Amino acid sequence: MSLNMDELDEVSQILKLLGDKTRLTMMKLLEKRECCVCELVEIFKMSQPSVSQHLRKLKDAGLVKENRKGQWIFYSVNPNSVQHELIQNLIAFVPSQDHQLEELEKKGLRISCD
Amino acid sequence: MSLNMDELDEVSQILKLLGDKTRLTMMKLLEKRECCVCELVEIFKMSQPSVSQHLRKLKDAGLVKENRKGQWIFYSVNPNSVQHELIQNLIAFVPSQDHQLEELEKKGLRISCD
DNA sequence: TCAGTATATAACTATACGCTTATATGATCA
DNA sequence: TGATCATATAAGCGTATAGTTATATACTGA
Repeated sequence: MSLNMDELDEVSQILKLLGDKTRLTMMKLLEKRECCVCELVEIFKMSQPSVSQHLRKLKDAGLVKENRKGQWIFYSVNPNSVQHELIQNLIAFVPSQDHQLEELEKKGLRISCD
Repeated sequence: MSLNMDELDEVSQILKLLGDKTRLTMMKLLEKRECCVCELVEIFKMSQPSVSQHLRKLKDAGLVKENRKGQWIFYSVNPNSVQHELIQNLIAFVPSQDHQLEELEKKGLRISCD
C-alpha cells in the first residue's frame, strides 16, 4: 500500500482488490491457514500464472505476506496490514472455504513442511 | 441484486461496486442524508450522466433507493438491501464526508423540499 | 552440475469500466 | 401548450483488468 494514500484511497483500494471473487476467496482461505501457489492452483482450477498474479496484487497492497519453505512459497493474510480491522470485518462476511481445504487433504495434495 | 446469487457472489459484487472511490463516497454521503443528482454533480465535480450512471449501478444492486420529490429524485442508502450489515460495516471505515454537505449549504446549493 | 519442480514475469487478448458528449424522457409552471 | 429544469439513456473512447501461453528465475536433491 502506497505511503501517501489517504484513508479513502486505502479503503477503496482494498475494496477494489477484494471485489474480485478469486482474491476474496483467497483471503478467506489464507486467513484460515497459509497456502502455497500450487495448492491455490488446484483449488481455483486456474493457471499458475493467474494465481501468482492475484497473489502479487494482494502482496503489493500488503494484504498477504509470503514465507518461503524450501521450494515452496506459502502465503497467508498479513496481520500487520493497514486497515487490517476492515479486512477482518470483510472476511467475516465471506462464506467459509473450509471444504476447499478438506478436499485438498482428501486428494493428498496438501503441502506440508512440518 | 440478482436473485440466484450465492453469498460469495453477493459479497464480491458489493465490494466491486464500492471499490470505486466515487461510489464509496456516495454511499457515505447517502447514509448521512438523501441527496439529489444535481447535488452530487456539484459535490463530485463530475458530469451529470456520470453521476446518474453510478447511482444506477448502486440502485440495480439494491444498495440505494430513490424517492422522487417533484422534479428532483433523491437517493439514499437502502436499509433493506441484502448484506446491509456488511455495507454499514464498510461505510464505517470511510472517512466522514460531512464537510461536503456543509460546503453545499455554504454555497446555497442544498436542495430542500420541506 | 544437471534435471526436476515451484514460482514469477512478459507479452498478448478479450472484456469490463468510467468518463464524455449528444439526445431523450419526465416534471413544473407560466 | 411550450419553455425550462432535472434526470436518464445511448453511443463512443481510452484505459484497466483478468485470463491465457511462453519463458525466466529459483530452489532441491541426486
